[in-house]
Amino acid sequence: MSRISLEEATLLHQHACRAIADPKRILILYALNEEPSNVTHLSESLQLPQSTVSRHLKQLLNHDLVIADRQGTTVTYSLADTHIIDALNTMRQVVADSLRRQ
Amino acid sequence: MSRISLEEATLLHQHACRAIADPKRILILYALNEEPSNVTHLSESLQLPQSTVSRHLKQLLNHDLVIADRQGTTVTYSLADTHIIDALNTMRQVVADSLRRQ
DNA sequence: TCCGTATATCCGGTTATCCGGATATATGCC
DNA sequence: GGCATATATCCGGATAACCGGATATACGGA
Repeated sequence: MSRISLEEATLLHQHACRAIADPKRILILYALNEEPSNVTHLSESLQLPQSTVSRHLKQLLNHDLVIADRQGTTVTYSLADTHIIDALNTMRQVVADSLRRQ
Repeated sequence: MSRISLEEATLLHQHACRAIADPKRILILYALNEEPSNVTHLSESLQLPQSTVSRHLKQLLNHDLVIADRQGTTVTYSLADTHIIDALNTMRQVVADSLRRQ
């Protein structure tokens, strides 16, 4: 789990890194970690336009970071793998340490 | 370490997520995890143009993910915090699991 | 001071990303 | 079918990111 090829780096970027490279998507991932939710609810609780939330969820879905479960008219989204939060938390720690060091 | 505000999400994005949102920078981070190195050496071993490597290192430096140590004409870059590799490895695992699941 | 090596920056051009209001589609109920 | 709710997509436009050859700068040694 140490060396990495350009191919695998590209894969990693395509599937995960690119997906978390937006503050609003980070916000959505943490919200879904609290509890599964749907577009309307997320839109209200995060104070973001509905189309924006839907678009971001689509990206997260395409990258397999979330899963969608349709029940009637509402679609409940939830994390596909909570380990993504572990990765984000590790980065939070890195950032926090870095800021404290200054 | 669970809830997060838009402000902190933005901070996290600015400092870490944006920095790793490029395959070549991921490659560079893993290379530096193997051993500290300089622009020329990285440029050769990763088969990337010198200006490209220098530009990416500058971004990583600005985001405090690497540190620079100038000795004469050469500048040795190394990871500021190896935990960033932990975060990347966690994401590799998430991606690998996701691909395997399909 | 002149030269060589190492690094950083400039340049323009291309491509990708994000936005959010407006509109279209999907589903359930009466 | 007609309505209401929930979600997805369309749209034009603004911004940001990346590229790599060419050039400039920094430094040490002769």
